[in-house]
Amino acid sequence: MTHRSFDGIKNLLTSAGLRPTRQRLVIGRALFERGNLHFTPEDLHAELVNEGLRVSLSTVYNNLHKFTSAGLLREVVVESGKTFFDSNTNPHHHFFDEDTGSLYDISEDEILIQNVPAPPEGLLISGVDVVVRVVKA
Amino acid sequence: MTHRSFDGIKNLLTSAGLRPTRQRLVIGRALFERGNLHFTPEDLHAELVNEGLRVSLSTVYNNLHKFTSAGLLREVVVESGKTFFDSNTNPHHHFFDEDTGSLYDISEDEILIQNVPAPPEGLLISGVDVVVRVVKA
DNA sequence: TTTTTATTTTATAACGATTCTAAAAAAGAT
DNA sequence: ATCTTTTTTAGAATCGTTATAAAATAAAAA
Repeated sequence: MTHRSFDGIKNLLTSAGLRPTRQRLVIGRALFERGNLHFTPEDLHAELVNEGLRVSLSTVYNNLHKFTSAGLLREVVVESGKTFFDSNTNPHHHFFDEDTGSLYDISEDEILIQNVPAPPEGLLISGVDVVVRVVKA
Repeated sequence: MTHRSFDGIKNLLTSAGLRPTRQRLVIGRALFERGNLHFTPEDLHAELVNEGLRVSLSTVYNNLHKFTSAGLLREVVVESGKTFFDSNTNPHHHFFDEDTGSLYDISEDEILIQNVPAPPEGLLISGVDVVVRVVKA
């Protein structure tokens, strides 16, 4: 999964039904050629610009959402007012450092969740998110 | 807990170290004289104004945060871009209806969470939030 | 190729939620 | 009552995000 080649990214996009534009390749490489990443759109944009790669903030936003719809990314809600994305789409959970805003993965089998009650009438469970909030000791 | 008298609200505020101003009493009554409530600041403000009670939106924001610091309220993060508060401060979890934005309580003993791993070095767990996302069946 | 059509990117404006500001009002203390 | 501190308020400012509509690019057709 991690450390895909450039062509790998191109294929990834194409098979997700996304045209492999220059900007999408740039974003895709930043996300999938490294390890699992947690980031905000602004973080990512700043990083790309910093590396001299030209992409607008709008394009970053647009494509993070497209990547998400395509199942290549996942959104993580830990703080209101800021959107985090996670390049690990496998089911798993998170530690969230309230002081720094950092996220750390907790693999799904590390934590045990049982007896999730049946949802209210007419509703269906679409996901279970666990956020373990942590602060400086 | 629920259905406190007006004097009860006054005491609640006073013992939390908050001056029982007219606005705080109005907010306090709205939150603690009814059952457990999930709401956004804008929701609450609209409701109060609708009942003919005069409070500014700023004051609602200010006081929801003061109530939260004082331990009378709890913030629930389920969606980025909107803050939800919960008048139930006992540890418990939530169903979140992604279509309507409604929250439903899941009592702490209904759901079972085990094997929460130790947090990263130097950090301390401050809370564990479980959000069960639901959609129309 | 060149042309045509559809999609994407971009700068910029607009937006909604929230926080800030600083002046007026209210609360509590003297 | 008077003074001091806290609170409220309207309005401006800010932040993250989304919308707009024109220019650029990509893919398809000729």
